[in-house]
Amino acid sequence: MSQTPQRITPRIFKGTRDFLPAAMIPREDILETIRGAFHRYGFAPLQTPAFEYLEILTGKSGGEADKLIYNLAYKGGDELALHYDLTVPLARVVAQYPDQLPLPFRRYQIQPVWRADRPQLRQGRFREFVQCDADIVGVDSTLADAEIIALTAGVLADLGFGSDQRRFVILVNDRRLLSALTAWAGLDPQTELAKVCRCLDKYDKVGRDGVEAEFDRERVPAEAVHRLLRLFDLGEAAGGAAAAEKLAALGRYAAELRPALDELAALFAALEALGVPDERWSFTPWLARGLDYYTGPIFESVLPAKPHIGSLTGGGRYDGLVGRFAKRDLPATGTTIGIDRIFAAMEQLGMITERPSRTRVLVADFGPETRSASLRLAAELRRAGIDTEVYLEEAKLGKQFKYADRLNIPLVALIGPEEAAAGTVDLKRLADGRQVSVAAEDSVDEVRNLLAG
RNA sequence: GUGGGAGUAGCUCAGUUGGUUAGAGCACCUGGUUGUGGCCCAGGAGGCCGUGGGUUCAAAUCCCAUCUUCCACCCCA
Repeated sequence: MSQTPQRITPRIFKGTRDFLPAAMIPREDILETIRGAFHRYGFAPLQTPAFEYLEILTGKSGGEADKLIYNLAYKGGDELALHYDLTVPLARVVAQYPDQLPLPFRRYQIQPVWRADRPQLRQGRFREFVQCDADIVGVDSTLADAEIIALTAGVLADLGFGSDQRRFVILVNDRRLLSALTAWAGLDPQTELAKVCRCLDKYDKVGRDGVEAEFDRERVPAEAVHRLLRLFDLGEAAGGAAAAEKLAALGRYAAELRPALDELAALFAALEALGVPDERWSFTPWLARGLDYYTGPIFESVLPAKPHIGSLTGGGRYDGLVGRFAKRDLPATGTTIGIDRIFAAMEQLGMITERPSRTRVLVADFGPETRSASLRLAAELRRAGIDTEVYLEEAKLGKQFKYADRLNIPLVALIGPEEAAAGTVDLKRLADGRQVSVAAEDSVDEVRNLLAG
């Protein structure tokens, strides 16, 4: 071994992560659950490049998102960037292959995205993270929005979220309602909507007085603020009948809110018919969300017990986005399911069991004389669909057992000189120390038996 | 981008008013046990005390700078 004059410090860029097997295995399980839900709701897979032309990716939501895009150095004169989300690439794809994608197009997409903001681990916020998107393009019916919300509720329930500390709520609102409210308050939605959204959205954090102070700081006229704050008189958010009451109350405020309220009423009715339980969603009229390309219903899911994590999923209707790339505009709605947020939340709620290996059986090695018998056993177990690994060198049995123990491998199979001579296999279950000797031809059955017990 | 903490072994940390050779737990390796893991015992390896400068007879400890990192805000998944 030659001496290295200069060692390179092993490290990774802030906000990026390595997933070692113990964490990667539960992560894979979560992804599998999400993928299963996407399939069950009839979404088709899509993948797009990690980097694209910068001009495709920028300009979606004003300057805010653009600042967070990782630009790549000039390559042959082309300006490129890592994609910031999966929604813009979808809009491009829909515009680029109109003849190959029958509408309505339901697509899901699971890929990393990159954002140049400040990472915060505890909040599940990273510079590289994976988004699981489900979107429906080509339908402007609220039925599509309802499907997205039902899917979200289904995924979170499948992952084990539901009651007590694990309770989740999907907050639902509509940008058209916010716009109508802004107009009703005497402000011009064209110029003031973003500001109104920003202030209202803080309600859950700073309360009614905080929002009022925020409006004051933004120099919104007192008369307008008075009208806007009436939203909070409607009481705490809730789904089902409570949401319907809230719609009715808003309807009494002003007739110009009616169209938006009718849309929401249709959405809520669809949620009920799709079997989304009332306690899983909540009509939250002050929900605004940051991105300003939303044009209709908006939604995000949160864990009341873990407010610092922010939203686990978020989405809404964006009817103007495809039009950036195509002559013909297409309505679209969808959500992002943030697996990294979800993983962080599940970790903090004790829902993750680390697993360093998926192996079910370790076949020990006793040296050259019995090695082929051991390898034949491993091959047979594998043919039977049992995840099996062989120890790859002759070593003390203690060391081999310790290896199995460290990796949480439940069973060790032993074929030493005695077993080889007798044509048997010894199987030991580490959890309870039970060890049995079986004829070689019965080993698969006995392995299954021991793993089941 | 704005504000506040923290940097000592692979990880979590201790280290007294500056004072001999910088420690513990966990993890790792070896042995106790050449056919049996966890528990126990013995031993071993592993440190430019983040980096650079300053004060001092003497700095992990005091001062300055710098880098890194964590937390909160903004925004978001």
